[in-house]
Amino acid sequence: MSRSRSDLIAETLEDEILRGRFRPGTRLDETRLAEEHGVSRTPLREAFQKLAAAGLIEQQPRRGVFVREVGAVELLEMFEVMAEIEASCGRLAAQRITDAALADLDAANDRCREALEAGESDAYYRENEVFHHLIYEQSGNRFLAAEAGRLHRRLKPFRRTQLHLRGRMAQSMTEHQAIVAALRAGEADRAARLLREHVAVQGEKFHHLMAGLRAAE
Amino acid sequence: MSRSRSDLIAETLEDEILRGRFRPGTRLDETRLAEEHGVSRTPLREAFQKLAAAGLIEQQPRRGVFVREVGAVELLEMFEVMAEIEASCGRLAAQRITDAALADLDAANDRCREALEAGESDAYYRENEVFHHLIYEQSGNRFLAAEAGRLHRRLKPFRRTQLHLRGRMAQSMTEHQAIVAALRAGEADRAARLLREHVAVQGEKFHHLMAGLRAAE
DNA sequence: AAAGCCATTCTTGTATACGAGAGCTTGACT
DNA sequence: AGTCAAGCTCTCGTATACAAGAATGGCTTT
Repeated sequence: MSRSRSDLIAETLEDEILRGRFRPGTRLDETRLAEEHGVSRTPLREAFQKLAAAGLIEQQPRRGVFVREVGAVELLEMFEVMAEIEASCGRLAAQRITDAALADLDAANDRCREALEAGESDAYYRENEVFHHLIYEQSGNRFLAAEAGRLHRRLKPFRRTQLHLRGRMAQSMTEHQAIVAALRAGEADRAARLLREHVAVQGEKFHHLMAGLRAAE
Repeated sequence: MSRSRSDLIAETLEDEILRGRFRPGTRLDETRLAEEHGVSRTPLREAFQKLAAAGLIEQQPRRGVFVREVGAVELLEMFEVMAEIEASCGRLAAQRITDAALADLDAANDRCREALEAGESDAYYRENEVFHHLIYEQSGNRFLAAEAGRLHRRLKPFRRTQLHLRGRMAQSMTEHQAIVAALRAGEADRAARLLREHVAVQGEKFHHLMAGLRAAE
């Protein structure tokens, strides 16, 4: 499997969409983006196909492509699925995790604590990601890990907003420790439940955030 | 969301791949397929992008596209994920399912029994699908249901081969009934566990089948 | 006779040209 | 003055042309 030209364009575009350069609902101009990337419309349209398949854009025939608006309902659904998938990763990881990976999880958690005490929320966020990706991989199921990674990435922009909510980081830390304990003990059901709740909180926090925004309008 | 030309071609191709017209590893000739569908190479290449995103084909730059070979390991991983996703659907459905849907599940199960007694494995297979798709929908999470449907479809060709294994249909029937009972009682954990085991059996059966084939070589 | 190299040919990747449909603007009519 | 319609323009969808890379076959050499 190798990377072609349109793959690179698709990745760049995906990044730009997730990073917020293109607001949801805006139209992506083929011609403009083509000359921006120094190519013709053809490879750009191929990149569009990929983004459409990933659910990031919507192609309206004879109208153009638009950055997809993900409604609140769909977003909550995605958070719910994320919770379920992470729970599955935890369930499988509890049966398969290596000692080395357990040590890695501890280390990531330690770095989380350091970042928390230093008040560096960016570093915290980064180590938090490491923690979760480790669990994905330790599920011992590459297909599942890939699926988890994809959805995680998709939710990234929305998760970021609510990590700064009051007291969330400290609570998240203790949850991480409980999860590692369950994994170390090999208790599949408990690891799954803890992870499900840990991630579901993000969905709930997001829900509250949404409600607050709506009320403020 | 509307259907464009290349969407139709992609669907046709996907069907043909899953149905086995194109063996894994074979190269898909752009020019040949283009004139077969009465179009130029452009819309065909767009269809390829979609199939590649769905993981059905592999694009090797400057070499062409090939029907992906799904190895035994990846296949088992996919079955495992299917079991986890269905478990998730069951967990959520137990909390949200409607009485009407419970009745539909009973009805599907009855038709399963009839097919079983009549020895019509095709009809059994069809009603089995109805049963599972009902549970996907009753998760009350359209995103999850879509994901489940996609993977279900992907595994279809491989599931079909092992349904005919000795005694599987009868056992599957009783499992279905237990699942409906758990859903009706609103016991989320039990519904999840039963569905996980119910689907995991398919993976195991498939594993045995593979081992048997390998031994016979 | 076998192996390696070169050339030819086939196929992919990209650019471009052309047709068609959707939206917008302008003008006319009520 | 407002609204509706018709024509125009702009963009998308598709075909086609062209360039570059890969594979294959034949020829030469050891």
